[in-house]
Amino acid sequence: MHPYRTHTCGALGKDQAGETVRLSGWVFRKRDHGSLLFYDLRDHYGITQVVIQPENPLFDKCQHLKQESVITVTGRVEPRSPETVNTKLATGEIEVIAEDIVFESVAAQTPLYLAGDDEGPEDLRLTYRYLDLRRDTMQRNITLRSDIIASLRQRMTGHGFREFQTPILTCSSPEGARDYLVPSRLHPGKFYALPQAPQLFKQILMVAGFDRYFQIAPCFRDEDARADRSPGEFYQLDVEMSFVTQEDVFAVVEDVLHGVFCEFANGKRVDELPFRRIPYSEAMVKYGTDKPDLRIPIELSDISELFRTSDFKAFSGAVANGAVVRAIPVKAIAGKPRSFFDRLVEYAQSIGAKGLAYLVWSDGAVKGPIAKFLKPDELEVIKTQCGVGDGDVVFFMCDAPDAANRISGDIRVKLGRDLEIIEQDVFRFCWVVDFPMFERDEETGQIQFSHNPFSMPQGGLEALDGDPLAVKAFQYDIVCNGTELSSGAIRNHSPEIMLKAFELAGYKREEVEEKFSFLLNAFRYGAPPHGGIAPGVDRIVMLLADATNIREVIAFPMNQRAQDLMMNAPGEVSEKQLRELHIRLRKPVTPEPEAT
RNA sequence: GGGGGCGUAGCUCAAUUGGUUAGAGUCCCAGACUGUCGAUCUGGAUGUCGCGGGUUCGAGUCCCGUCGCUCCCGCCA
Repeated sequence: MHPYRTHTCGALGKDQAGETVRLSGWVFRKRDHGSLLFYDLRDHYGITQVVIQPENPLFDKCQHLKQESVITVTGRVEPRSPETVNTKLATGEIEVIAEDIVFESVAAQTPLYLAGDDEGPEDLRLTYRYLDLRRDTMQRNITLRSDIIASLRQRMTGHGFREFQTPILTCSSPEGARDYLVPSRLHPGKFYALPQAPQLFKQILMVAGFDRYFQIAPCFRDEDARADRSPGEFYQLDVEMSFVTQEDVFAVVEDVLHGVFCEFANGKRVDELPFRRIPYSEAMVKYGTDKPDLRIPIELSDISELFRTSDFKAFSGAVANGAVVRAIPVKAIAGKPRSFFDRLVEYAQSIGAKGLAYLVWSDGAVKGPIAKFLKPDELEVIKTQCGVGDGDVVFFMCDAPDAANRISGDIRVKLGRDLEIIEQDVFRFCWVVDFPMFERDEETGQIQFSHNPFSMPQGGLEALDGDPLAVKAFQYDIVCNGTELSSGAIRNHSPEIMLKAFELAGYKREEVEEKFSFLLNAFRYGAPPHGGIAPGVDRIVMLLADATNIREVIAFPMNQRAQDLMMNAPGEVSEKQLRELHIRLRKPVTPEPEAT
């Protein structure tokens, strides 16, 4: 017999009744009846009830054994009597009567209690991650992650892609996020950087003629965390293709993502293919954001022109000064109490709105604070444009375009949540396309890249001769349920167009030639038109695991302050190590207490 | 860098308007119990109220500072 197990803890049933088996696992729950002792023995695969009878010489020791100890049990599989069958357990029709028990690893009192619902404080969970990961939900999340990644790989190779490795030690890139730096021992004063993404390497692989690249790629960015953004490192399904249009990229990514979401949706619905395409400018008006949650059945619209000529001076004056008005129509809430509207106005103000007007269609009349300023035909236009009728409400907010979008988008999401009208059990996807190539910096007034400087401007070189702010890029995002899964682009493979684009963003020719010399050079020896995308693996797993926090789908995440509480990273290093790296520390000076 | 929330027993949380010896569940310990399955019953132990200062006759509660965690803004080409 195998020294540890003949079966796993999820494997036994009536078929094995009468057999002598061996199981190994953790002591999960104990039920001590004084003269009869039950263990729930747990391993990765399941739970089996072990019965320890008073005749067993190890009975006393088993009574006092701590939960989470690891034991090996040898015993006979007994069918349970009908009244003692546990239908909640896959192995609930049988139990194992312990004959011999080996105490492989006796556990001390655990700082986390694993047999209950409480997860405990997150810093304890992260410090004792090996305990926390034993929980069923964490086992499921982490195995789901593994299964999703395996499926992604299979689907990508099925589309003719090959997986490549690219360097982890590379050099700092002048654009983008803050880098993680690694000092060089052989080159005093010089540093490697961890890649923020394998962006340039994958483009070089296209120049090298490999045609279709993918990688489950680790990416490192030294930026602050969010609930859906782990500090330090994260993984992307990094994809690049040669001789493709935007639609070719979409076709592959749609097939892979749709496939993987259907495979792991666990009963939830997934949008049919093809996914909706929404131009950036339309998304900003209809949803107030470039990552719309399409599960919320509210569509905003621009109603500035109507208010420009209206008698409502607060709005018409603002519109004359460049402000816009957004209408937020909501079905069937005319009957909500006054307090509902007051609270929403309060919320709007708390996120920076100057106010929030509204009209209520009720009992054939139009009511609300601004109704008296609007003529009947104006009300009719609003009613038609917003598609509302009796019982419905339209909110209005007026501000500069950026603020109006942001605030009305936030209100849309808040209404969705508060009214509980967000569709459940569905994954709603869309592509957001036609991002602007450039934007104006609010403070300096400078033209700058709004997203990726290496994207191809639509219209090519000619388009760059006109108004830069009117230039769109072959730049796209894929969004699921309000989560941005990925950005991608058709790349700019022409040195001439690239130099021109950078020039518009205020970079001198020589500067660009110097910073990106290898890329420009590569493009000067025959570069295929190419493009790609890089969906975030952690976020895909998060959506499919129905997790609200990205740390729930990462085995060993760092906390919000970018510390690994289990490993104690980042940690100090010895003076010898520093000397080898030619580094002298320059710690922040702690202010001395003031003399009195 | 900025803003919000939280911080009371190992864990989850309570403590009235500032007022007696800071409570409950759970965990833990001891005892009882041969059919439980988050076993049950009885008893017991457990506190730097995050830390420092201030106001007050009196502070877990109010004020100031600080630390930690978390969510958000900035940031994330």
